[in-house]
Amino acid sequence: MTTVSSPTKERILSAAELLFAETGIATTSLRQITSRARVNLAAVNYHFGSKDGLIDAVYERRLGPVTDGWLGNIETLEKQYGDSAIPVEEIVESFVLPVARLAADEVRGGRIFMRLLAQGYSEARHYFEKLFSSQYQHVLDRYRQALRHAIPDLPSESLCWRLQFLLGALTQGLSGGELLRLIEGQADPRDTKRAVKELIPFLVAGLKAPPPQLEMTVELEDGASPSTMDSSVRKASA
Amino acid sequence: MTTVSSPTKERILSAAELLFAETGIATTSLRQITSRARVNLAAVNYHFGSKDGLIDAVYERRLGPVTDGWLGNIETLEKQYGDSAIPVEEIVESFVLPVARLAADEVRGGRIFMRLLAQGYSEARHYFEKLFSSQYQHVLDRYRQALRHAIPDLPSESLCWRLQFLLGALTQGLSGGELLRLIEGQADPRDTKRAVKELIPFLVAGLKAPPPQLEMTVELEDGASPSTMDSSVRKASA
DNA sequence: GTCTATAGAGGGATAGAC
DNA sequence: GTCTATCCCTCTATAGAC
Repeated sequence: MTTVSSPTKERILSAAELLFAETGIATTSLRQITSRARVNLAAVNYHFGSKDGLIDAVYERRLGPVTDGWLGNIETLEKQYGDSAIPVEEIVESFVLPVARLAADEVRGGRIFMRLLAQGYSEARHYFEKLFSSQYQHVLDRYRQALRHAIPDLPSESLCWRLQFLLGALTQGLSGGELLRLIEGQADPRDTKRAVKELIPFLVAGLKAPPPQLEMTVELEDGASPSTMDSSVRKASA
Repeated sequence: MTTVSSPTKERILSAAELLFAETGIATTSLRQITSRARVNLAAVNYHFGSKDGLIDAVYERRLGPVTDGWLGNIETLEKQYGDSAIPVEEIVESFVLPVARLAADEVRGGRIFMRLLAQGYSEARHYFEKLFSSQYQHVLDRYRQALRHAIPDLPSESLCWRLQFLLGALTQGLSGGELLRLIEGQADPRDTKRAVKELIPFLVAGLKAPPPQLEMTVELEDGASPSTMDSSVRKASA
């Protein structure tokens, strides 16, 4: 490994990231990548060994800083608050910002990569599982502990669910999604700063919400005719 | 078109759905599909015209009932409440349930399809855009109007953002996600009824959250050293 | 480190018999 | 409606010259 990555390597990474995000990983060929990067076809295999090696490298380049940001933020908060609970707002903010910074970084990939991230679970699962078990699990767990402390009345199982919802809303919200445009809003999905401002109160309120009424009944079997109204959730104390 | 779809057609659809969800659409070959469906290779082109035709059909089969459920539910609520505002809980519930019913339907695809849905934005974008503009846009808009009426203090632009967050949390939460397992919880990601019970209070609280403080400053440029704490969100009234 | 040329595998689609 | 056989294409990866 050289001290400074060769320009060729960077060109390939950026071109790959862009094309992956635009049309998917599997459908993007090395020919497309090298041609857009104005680099020779064989360079990919020389620098990354294989297409899989390239995919790994694309993710690695962007996710490193996010993990670093998460880890640094949560440690700072832990030290700052000692044994007292960290406010939920602070926790959420410190979690959202490193991701938002990535999404906002137009020069180095930005929102393009967020879309890759959103689809990553399916297309680069191997890489994600490896990465998660080695790094993210620890970091996520510290955030979970902090939230457990901050919202003591919430059962820890519910907290797990809410963390998952949070991740879904976060990736969707920062991906500059097609979705928002289709909702026909006046909102500009590319405005990352606005996305952060909108995300934080939404997530904080969701996390602080009263725990679910587990006694309630949810009917999901489609026994009734399709025209029947979904009156199938009934409170236990009705 | 026959009154009852041929068994071959159904076999192909189910095999395709499964394989698409497991390994992605682009990487799944027609040979894999037809061999799993125990059907001849040429049958795909006979029944669906092309691989693209098959992809469309896979989505169509599952999404039809969801749209019908959404439309039926919102119309029932509109009639029921007349000119007065529908409670947010009712709106959310009536939106979540048709999707949950799909996710819970193990026999006819179930969660497998939810994963397809989650990745759909990237891999089947053409189909999604077509479908959205023709059907979903109208339905989503009625939900948006109902929420606007139910939460009059929320700026309509914020509502658009929150709808997007809602969709992200919903798909992530009902996909039986890998994520939840990695958070190392006691939660069972496959428990759709539980997911619904957890989703509703989370989403309702998020929607009802106070509007964002738009005056606050969000710093996303990474000027500072990486070790600096993210104290970059500052309230205007500090 | 970069290039050309090509091997070798696997893909989607179709023609034509049954 | 189903099947076989095959066409033609694009892909990844590599060997070997420079």
